[in-house]
Amino acid sequence: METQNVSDMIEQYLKNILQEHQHIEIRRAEIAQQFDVVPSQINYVIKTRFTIQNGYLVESKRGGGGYIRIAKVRLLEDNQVLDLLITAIGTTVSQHDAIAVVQSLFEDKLISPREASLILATIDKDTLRINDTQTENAMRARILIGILNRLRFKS
Amino acid sequence: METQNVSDMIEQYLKNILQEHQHIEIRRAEIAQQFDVVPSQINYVIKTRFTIQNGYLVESKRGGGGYIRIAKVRLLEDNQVLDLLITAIGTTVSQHDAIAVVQSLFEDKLISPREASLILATIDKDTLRINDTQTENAMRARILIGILNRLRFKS
DNA sequence: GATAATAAAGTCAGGATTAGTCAAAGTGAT
DNA sequence: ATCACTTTGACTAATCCTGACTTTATTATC
Repeated sequence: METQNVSDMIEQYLKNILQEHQHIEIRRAEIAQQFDVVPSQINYVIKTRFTIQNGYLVESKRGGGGYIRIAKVRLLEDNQVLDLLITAIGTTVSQHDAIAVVQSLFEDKLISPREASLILATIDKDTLRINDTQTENAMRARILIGILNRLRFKS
Repeated sequence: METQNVSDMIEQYLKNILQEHQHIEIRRAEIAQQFDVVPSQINYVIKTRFTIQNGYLVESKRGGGGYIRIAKVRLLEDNQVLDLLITAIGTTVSQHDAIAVVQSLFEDKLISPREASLILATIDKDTLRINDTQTENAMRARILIGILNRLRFKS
């Protein structure tokens, strides 16, 4: 048992529920009150512990009837290829290298031809249309990594 | 889903009817009375939930015998609808609206769940991570329109 | 026909109710 | 003493709901 700060406790509480339910819907203020913390700490817990890499999808709505919904998705067991690619990409990637990544995904049968085509459209130089090459490559890296993280999902 | 404010209920009511009918024609005052809200809330519901991004076309008439007509359309069914959508997106689109478009494409079976997931990753605010909202929305618009054009020609 | 009365729907701004962001302060392990 | 992580709260943003006012179309009256 590690030291239990409040964030850990909130994390556990939510994950316990998620073991029996595919998704939960909470009202931020209620959970905050339940654990006697300020509402924004719930955001902190979600940001740090319910990430997409860990297989959690979060959506929310403000205003009357607002909520935060957390869903657990199943992840592929063997995602070593994806991890390697994500590491290789880092924070910046040229269009040339990005195309190579998509190509290898295709060859490994991780994506269909149609999906490859879609991905190529989004990371294309003409789509991004950013003047500064540095900024363009950083943006491309974020998009590509976002996609790779989605590929961890089991269908 | 489970969360229920009145706007959600009105939305659901209308969409239920639209599942069985191509279009519906309502009298604003009647629906308002039915749900015990002021008439202008019907406009609010329509403006926020029955947009072209959601795959709906709305027309109306004032004065005696006035009405509001809502029709469900398929985004890529004909170029007219697609043009409307592209015009609505223009050069800038919020994450909220972009999600609605992807959702519509999915409902029309133009993209698979997996493709939807990948597209959502690319237009996600946390993926793009651009400080300036205007710039972010412009980038999102380019990506989304790139995808729409690809779907138009290749599906 | 022209005008007035009536019958719709549309717009907009404001108050209420939620969640999100961000930076600063606090805490604890090394 | 430092560094990463946690906690806080002031400020921001989105969404819902309302009502006063506006616009448009039809119907009645002269």
